[in-house]
Amino acid sequence: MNISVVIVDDEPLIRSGLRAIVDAEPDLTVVGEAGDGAEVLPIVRRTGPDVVLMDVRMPAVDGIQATRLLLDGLDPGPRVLVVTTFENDDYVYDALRAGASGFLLKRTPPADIVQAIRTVAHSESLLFPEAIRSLALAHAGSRSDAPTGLDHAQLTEREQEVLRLMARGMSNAEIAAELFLGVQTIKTHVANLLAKLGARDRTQAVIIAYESGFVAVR
Amino acid sequence: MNISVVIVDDEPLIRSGLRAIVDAEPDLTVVGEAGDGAEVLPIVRRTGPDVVLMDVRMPAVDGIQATRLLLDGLDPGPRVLVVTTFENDDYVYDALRAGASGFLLKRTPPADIVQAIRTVAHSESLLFPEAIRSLALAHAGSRSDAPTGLDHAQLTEREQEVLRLMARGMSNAEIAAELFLGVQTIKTHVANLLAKLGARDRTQAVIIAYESGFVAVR
DNA sequence: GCCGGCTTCCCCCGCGGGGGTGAGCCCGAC
DNA sequence: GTCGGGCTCACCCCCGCGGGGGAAGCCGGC
Repeated sequence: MNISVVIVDDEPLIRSGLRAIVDAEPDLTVVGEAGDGAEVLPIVRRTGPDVVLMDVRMPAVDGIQATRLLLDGLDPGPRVLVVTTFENDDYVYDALRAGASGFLLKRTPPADIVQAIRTVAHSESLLFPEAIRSLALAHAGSRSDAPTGLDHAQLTEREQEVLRLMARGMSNAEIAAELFLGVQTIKTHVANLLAKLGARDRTQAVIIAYESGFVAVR
Repeated sequence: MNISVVIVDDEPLIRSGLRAIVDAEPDLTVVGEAGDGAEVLPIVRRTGPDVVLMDVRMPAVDGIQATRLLLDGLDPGPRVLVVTTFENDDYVYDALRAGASGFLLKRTPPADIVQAIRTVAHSESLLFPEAIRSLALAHAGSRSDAPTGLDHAQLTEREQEVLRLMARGMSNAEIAAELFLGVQTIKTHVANLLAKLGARDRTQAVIIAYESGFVAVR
């Protein structure tokens, strides 16, 4: 039940502040610290933490690169919470694309910080790095450009159409009727789109659709 | 495939405007008009429309009362789209509580109006009057007071808890583990909550949870 | 007392959903 | 031309889900 945490930040002051907040919780333990992205990988490999608090801006290897390294190498890697100063940080989408599970603003109240840590640690397969990544891609597509390396994981038009209908609560048979297609075809689209989103079932896919803004609350 | 519509508004000008918009569509037909809520019931009974466009403010019997009368008497009643001038109309929740399926602003572009009509007409069991009603109740609970007559269909604490976890993408087994309960228990709660929300499956329940603001996009 | 609602758990059963695999078609890129 | 990707549909298999029962303990209200 105990959640182990690694803290990565180039500012010792921030590190100790985060450490104090985390260690004050009985169910959270800091098992390691790093001052730069380059140091992270061995520490994580050694300590196998549940969650990594990762600063974005760091001298040599920044948080994005470090996250990428971390999650490419390890399976299943730790959850990465990116720590940032500003809300509209352009790094946000990059970090999501690299596989981060969420964000913390440095001015977030301690109680919310620890809660966020528990949330991501707890969500074993809940909220779904790949899904968030494809969310980031979707957002990026509507705004930025940046050749991002990985850009699989976005949905074809048909898949988007199917997802939209799924998000209206329709069954495969209903979707098939709506689109004048066979149920088998819909099942294929659903299966493909689930895989791309990293969702386990249609419910998770619909959640992702909402969370990513792919469908909006009416 | 043809969708029949009844228009209810005390302003003849608005009526003819709506009629023009609706009749311009090959798949939509206006089968009746009423100038007051009191006239609605017999007209609907006679014409059996798919959708009723219902003005809120009317002299004798307003749109809320008329909607209630309409849907209490008939089973399955028509879909009711409430037509209103302002977005933040307090009548909104009352109308939902009375069983309306959705809203139209009078300044909505014609193309969107006809699309909305098709949507509610089309959604045979899709978006789910009972669910929307319980949505209204939830909102009312957090803000208004108004003894609303019907207030069944709200969820117990346990059911709300289960729904929240469903809306995080968890399976019954995962929810059971999370709450230290048996899977059977979760299945019972899920079944009960589906019934109360008028949802057919967990996916629809999650959709309702989002649409109603019961869970928010993070 | 009794009754009703909430919570907990049990059974059986059918069906739809999701995994795996394969295949034919079209089209655009190479 | 070949190749790849998208779209369409097919078959098999399995399991989780949801429906339809029932039942127990607990609590609060009539």
